[in-house]
Amino acid sequence: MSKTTSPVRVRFAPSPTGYLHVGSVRTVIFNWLLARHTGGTFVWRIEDTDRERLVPGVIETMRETVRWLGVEWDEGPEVGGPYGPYVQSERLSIYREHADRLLEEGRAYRCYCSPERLAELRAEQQRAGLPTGYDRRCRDLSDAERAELEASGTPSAIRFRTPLDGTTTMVDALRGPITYENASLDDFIILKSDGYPVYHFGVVVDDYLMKITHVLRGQEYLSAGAKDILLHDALGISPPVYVHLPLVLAPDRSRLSKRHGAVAALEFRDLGYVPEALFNYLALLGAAYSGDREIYSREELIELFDIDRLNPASAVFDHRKLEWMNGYYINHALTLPDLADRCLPLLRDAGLVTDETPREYVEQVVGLVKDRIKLLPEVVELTSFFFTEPSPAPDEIAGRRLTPEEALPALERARERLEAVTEWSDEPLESAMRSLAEELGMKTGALFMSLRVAITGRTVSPGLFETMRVLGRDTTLARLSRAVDALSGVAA
RNA sequence: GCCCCCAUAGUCUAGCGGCCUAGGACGUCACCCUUUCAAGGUGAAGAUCGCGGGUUCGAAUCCCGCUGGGGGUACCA
Repeated sequence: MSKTTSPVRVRFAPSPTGYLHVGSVRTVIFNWLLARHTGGTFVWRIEDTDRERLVPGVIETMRETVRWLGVEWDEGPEVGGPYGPYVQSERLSIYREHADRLLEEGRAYRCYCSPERLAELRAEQQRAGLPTGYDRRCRDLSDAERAELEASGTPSAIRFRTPLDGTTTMVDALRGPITYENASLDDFIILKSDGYPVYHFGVVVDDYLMKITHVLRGQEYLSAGAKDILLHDALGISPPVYVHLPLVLAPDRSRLSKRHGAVAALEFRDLGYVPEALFNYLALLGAAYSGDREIYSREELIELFDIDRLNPASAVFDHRKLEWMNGYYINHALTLPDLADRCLPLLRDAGLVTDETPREYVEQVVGLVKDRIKLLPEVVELTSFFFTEPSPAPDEIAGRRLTPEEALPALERARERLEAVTEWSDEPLESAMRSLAEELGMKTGALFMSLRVAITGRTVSPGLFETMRVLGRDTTLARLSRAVDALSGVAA
């Protein structure tokens, strides 16, 4: 397979019927990467031709989704462009015009069959175990019959006059030529009775008019690919390069859906995934760029992406790997100020941080826990003791290795020693406590654990001494005093 | 049922006729580091390249069949 070098015009054309699924987002990403890779154009088009399934407001949500991922379209709603309008419901006259032409040329015909008849027909075919499809009742109506139906005001749709025999071949860039028997196709509707185009027709007309060179779309369109080719032939135009992207599957190999957990891209944002990680993960799902690496910056992805890097097989969406990657971005890829910016709203909502909290302090705190954050919201639980006073129970302070009677004098001594430390930084703090443990004849682990619980209220925390350092001398000593008080209440 | 696509470890993949005693990553396990948990480091287990036939001096790589999985079969996209 060859490299794509000249500037492409690609598009993503969602139907405003719901949220953007991660599989759709991956399609967006591949299209966008190809556009950027070749210095081409990424077009956004709204395919709102099914008025019954329209969901108000979702166009805005979709835009929010792709912007969150750092993707912008070059042409489309709002930004405009030379081939607008970019909303199909605003292009009805265009479809009508093309449909009329096919009608005149005998490549299409009016069908007066009612939806009820069609449903009945399908039911019968299914009952008889026959392939379903239109029986072409209106294909060869006489002029008189047609005139009569028109006069009676019977609504009509426009159907494509599919060749009865022969074959049609679509070339898919990942799979090569795919040949379909025309006989297995029926006379599909291109323009509904309400004047709106049906998918394949709208797409072919718009992609042509918008000068789309490459169509990267979901595999679900592959089996009906012959319709696109037939339509191009009838309209006397050349098809674009087709790339049918494999589906995103759930772990049980079924189509990924709500019942498998998060599927809407924005849900991942709300769960605490960073867009860089989701982008990276999705760009790698069903594709590979060098085979020996998983983490790629957006720039590298643009540089390395090409159609021949895509795998034609469906891929299972692995939450665990995404989570690993998210943790990697949080711990290694984002700068500390950046990470702090993303944690701040969460800490604020949790009531841990206010406008008075020094930015510097928040950054230091986040810096101590970032290597164990997998999902952003975890920062709250991980750092709460930096912002609120813990009050561990005496036996928690003593821990599993000490009794309160043993812990009390140890912590009293520890407090004295720490108070005497002149330079409040990691090394002096650590050596002071290590020598204390030795003097007391205690295991460092036992002493450190008591200190940890006394100071953080937890048995799990960042390194003890860096925690003390960031907490500061006063807070650390105050917490130790409280712990000593708590212990003496029991040990006395 | 009919039509279409796909097929390398549990998962994502490298591989495009000899470099493969099949490489990387997630996950799993072990060890190291170590004050806890992570992170990090090292290593291990895990794939008769779905199965069966060909083609070829030689096949994970090409062809055919089978099986399995997925998709489509609407006046939905």
